[in-house]
Amino acid sequence: MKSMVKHQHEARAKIIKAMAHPSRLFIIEELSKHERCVGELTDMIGADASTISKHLSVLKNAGLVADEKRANSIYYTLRCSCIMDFVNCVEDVLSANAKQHNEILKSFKK
Amino acid sequence: MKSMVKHQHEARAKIIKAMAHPSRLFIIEELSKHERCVGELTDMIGADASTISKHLSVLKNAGLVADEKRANSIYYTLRCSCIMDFVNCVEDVLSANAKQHNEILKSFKK
DNA sequence: TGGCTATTTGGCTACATTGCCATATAGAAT
DNA sequence: ATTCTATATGGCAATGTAGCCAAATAGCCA
Repeated sequence: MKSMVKHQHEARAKIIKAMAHPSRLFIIEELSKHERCVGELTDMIGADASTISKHLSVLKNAGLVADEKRANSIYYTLRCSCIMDFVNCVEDVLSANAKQHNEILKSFKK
Repeated sequence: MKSMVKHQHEARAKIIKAMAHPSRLFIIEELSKHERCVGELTDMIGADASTISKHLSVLKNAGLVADEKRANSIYYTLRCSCIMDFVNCVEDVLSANAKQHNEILKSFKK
């Protein structure tokens, strides 16, 4: 693979990898509705605050979220709303999988 | 986090994780243009055939690709074309990152 | 100043992923 | 039947990731 193309795929993979975790997906989805501070997300997810903070820093590093300090807290927002379209696409894959799964089950019953 | 919601995010993360690797992204992009067999992809990527075979099985397990045996080879195809829209979205994030990066550089020069 | 509150960082352990090699399997060709 | 070709699998070492706890930091408030 030519090195420029390789580099391009590495850059993309880095961003996708940042999304590839249940808690981070939850955060992305939540931020697509609301800005939220670390404490709020921590309560919603129910993990250690340090864990959530690290997840947020992964998302921030990938350029997926931005943060803004205000009063006592740091508020996070989603930087790119097209991300949610993608989540819908993933949902399509899931339902295609479920459908296929069902058909396989049916074919066993026959 | 309620367990149903949690489960939903786990299912989504599994699919996204399957995409989160440079070679697998390359494969997805290639299959969006063409069906391809393992040997072709191996040549293009330049890794061990066993490595590519494992990448393909990750993608297949996630339901992202389908395979079909024909003549001497196994041909892989992309199961869900919306995946490529997503890659475009990731590209948007990357260019937003690059833009911001540039602005930071500019502000240092001042 | 000194204590609060919110968030981040470091350290550690447990676990998962990657990629190569060697080997197994499956089907086609002779 | 044997050999050849394409693909998959098992095993292993190296590396990366997740999550907790403890400790550091940063800004607000008496």
